[in-house]
Amino acid sequence: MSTTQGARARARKEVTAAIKEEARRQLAREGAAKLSLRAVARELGMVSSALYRYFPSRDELLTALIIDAYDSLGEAAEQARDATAGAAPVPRWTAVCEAVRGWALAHPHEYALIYGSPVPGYAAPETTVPPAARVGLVLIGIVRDTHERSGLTELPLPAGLRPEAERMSADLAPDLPPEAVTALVAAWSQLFGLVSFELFGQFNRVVEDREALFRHAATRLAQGVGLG
Amino acid sequence: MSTTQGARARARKEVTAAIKEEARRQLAREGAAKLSLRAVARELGMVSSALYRYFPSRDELLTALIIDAYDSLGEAAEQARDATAGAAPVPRWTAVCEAVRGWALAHPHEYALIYGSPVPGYAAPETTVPPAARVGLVLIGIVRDTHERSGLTELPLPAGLRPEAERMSADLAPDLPPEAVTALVAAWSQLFGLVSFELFGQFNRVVEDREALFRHAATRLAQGVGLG
DNA sequence: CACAAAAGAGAGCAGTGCTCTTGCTCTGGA
DNA sequence: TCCAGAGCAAGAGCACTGCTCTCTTTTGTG
Repeated sequence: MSTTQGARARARKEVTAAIKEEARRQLAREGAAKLSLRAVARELGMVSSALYRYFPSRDELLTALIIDAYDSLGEAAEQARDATAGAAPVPRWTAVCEAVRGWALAHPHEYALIYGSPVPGYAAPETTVPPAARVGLVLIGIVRDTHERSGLTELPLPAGLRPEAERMSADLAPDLPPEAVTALVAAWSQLFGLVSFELFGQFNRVVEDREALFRHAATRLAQGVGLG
Repeated sequence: MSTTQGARARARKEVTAAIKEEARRQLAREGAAKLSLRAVARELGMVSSALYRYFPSRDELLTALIIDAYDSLGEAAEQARDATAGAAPVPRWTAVCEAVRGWALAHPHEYALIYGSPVPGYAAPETTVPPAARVGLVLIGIVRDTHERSGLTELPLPAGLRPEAERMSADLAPDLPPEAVTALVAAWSQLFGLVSFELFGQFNRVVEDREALFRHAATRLAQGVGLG
């Protein structure tokens, strides 16, 4: 049973992987909008209808690529975190931020796929949630480490935001002060604002030395969440 | 000359406007990716090829919509600025930020068109630059007013960023200190990071009371650029 | 070995952006 | 006033797309 069923299953896995690989190639070359099932099938020497045995629709294929992209980015962030395990909080934070930026610059179309306009009429299914959370968890982890070891600087929290801050804190990091979690969520989105503006061309004719600006802004974000 | 040429010209203007109007309707309903020239033509009772007399390609039509969207958003920001002419710097700043967010929530697809993933193989032409700059100019204006009237708080500027900061300052606001301009550019992108995360679903299952979080984050951004 | 499940092939449907040719209408100048 | 040329609409057609349906081949298993 294992070998025979395994043979089919293995072949299926291989074809599935080949489809994703070719799709990723096209994605990197032309972008998500021009990703064509027929072109993928053509390149793989199969007919387009055969591809539907593996992915029920173009959106499902895109979902698979989205999950892979989230995982790839998350891994880059985690590597930066692990590579700076002994460092001070702010350098660790900026290292992760720069890893995110570096990954985005290296994979612009995949970045656009996950952090650009959502595909219309397409709702990201549950399965994308855990991979999408990885970068956020890395950032939370750095703040938590700092909180436990050297403590966080004081942060303001308006009264109107307190209920939501406590809700988020309970959800995301019960061991952290609500004001830190709140600042963290904001900084998280702002980090991607910086990256998106650079990648999507909003900095054209405005910022030249994006690297330097980003480094500084990331440092300020770190201070904004209570590090250093 | 005026009436005769005017007749043709007027008809042309009307048809052009009708096309844009219907295109905007479809954009609002289905998103940019599903905007179909044929569907627009169909809805207008004309044949698809006739539409090419007015817009040489789908991209050109999208460009027209992009410019309109930038202008619409810019106008919303300017209105918020003018409506708070006498107010303190921080409330003025947050009012503009909330106007941006409000416009985005009211026009999600148009927002995605201008601040989401750029259409692949499509480079925004020069004509989009001035409309795209309007929100940034509003933010600069508030900082400038504050600088002239009550002064800005001190901001850090690492040595490595100074050349770029002075370049940006000379380009964008020579009357403002380079560190303020630098902080402004970063805050500008971070503002749209907050809005994009909310609009593109990144805050799903994370932030509930987005209004409250945004208000707080916008206030913190104001402080980050030296207001109050 | 026989049979059922899985996979591939091909035709076809409805849609897309865009081009080209064919007419018709309007308009500016002789 | 008349007419050539410009502007415009229409239709056919090309090369695509996602997706479905049917038919055939392959393949693993009782």
